[in-house]
Amino acid sequence: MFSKTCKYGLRAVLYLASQAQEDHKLGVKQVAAALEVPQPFLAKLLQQLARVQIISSAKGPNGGFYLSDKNLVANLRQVVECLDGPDVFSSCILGLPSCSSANPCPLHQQAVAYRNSLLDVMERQTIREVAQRIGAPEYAQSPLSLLIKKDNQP
Amino acid sequence: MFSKTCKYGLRAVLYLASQAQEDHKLGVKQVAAALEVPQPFLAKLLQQLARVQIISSAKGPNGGFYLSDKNLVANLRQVVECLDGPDVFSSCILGLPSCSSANPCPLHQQAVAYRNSLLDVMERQTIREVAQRIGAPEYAQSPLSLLIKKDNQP
DNA sequence: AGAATAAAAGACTTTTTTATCTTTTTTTTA
DNA sequence: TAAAAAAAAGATAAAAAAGTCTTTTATTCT
Repeated sequence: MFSKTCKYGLRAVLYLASQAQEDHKLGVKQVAAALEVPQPFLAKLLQQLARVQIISSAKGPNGGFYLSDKNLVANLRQVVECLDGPDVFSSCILGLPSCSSANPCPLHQQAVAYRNSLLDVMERQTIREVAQRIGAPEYAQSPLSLLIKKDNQP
Repeated sequence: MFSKTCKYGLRAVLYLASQAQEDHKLGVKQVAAALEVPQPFLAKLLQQLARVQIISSAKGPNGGFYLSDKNLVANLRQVVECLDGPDVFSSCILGLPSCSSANPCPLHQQAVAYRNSLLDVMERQTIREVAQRIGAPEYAQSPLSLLIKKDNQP
């Protein structure tokens, strides 16, 4: 589905959204440890996201990454498009470059429904909304929460 | 989404379903030329599909690949699972190994809807049904048809 | 039986993705 | 103002995916 880069990125963004603030930034090291993701790889990817201002960053002591209020009301589609390229949500399921609604492949019609579902997942809710669920009771045992707990309760 | 291998495989299967029969098998060379796909790469992939009997093949003169009646009533999900592995339709959208309905990631609930749409595309219709659409009027200009025409009208 | 045809199988190469390492720049604070 | 902290940037390495080439095996037809 998505590349590893993209999955790491989504997890990191959600982690930052739920754990960091402007006055409590998190370094790559901490995020990488919490999510069990290769640290230098994560660093590069967070820099990509920071460059286009999907997340925020600051250098120096007490520096690190976080999401500003503006960042929090954006959605996950942008994260995906930044890391996996802009075509993930529009390219033909059979990989045909000339496929379009005017010139459909035999799966085109049905693929539209699937694509809308995916867009729905990534676009309908803000990053803040998704991140808030991490702490909710029904998610208490969820993988992301577990990672967070591992980090907070040594 | 799917790997290139898988896209090539889906296109080849649909092409074979619409163009080949038991008494008119098609060689790798012909399929590769029609679909504009690297020939030796396609060969390996068709062999994978033939090994698990998703498609049929015969060696020797007048040999080649085709779909038997039994092959034609199967669906495209099997093609995908053969070429991209069995987890494409079930793995977590964030790549979390421990994610499940009992232990959901914050996107799990919504991801179920998207996954069902995808399964619907790949599973609800038989290969024959999908392949038949290639020749239908509303698909006359579709990419796969164009490729077929290119091959049949030199 | 022998020649030709085409898939099957396996080894190999290239490209892309994933991952790592090193140096530089910026910022903070003592 | 110097030291430390952390992101930014860039070069390098390993692994996986994509693509190619060569040899073997099975089948058909003359």
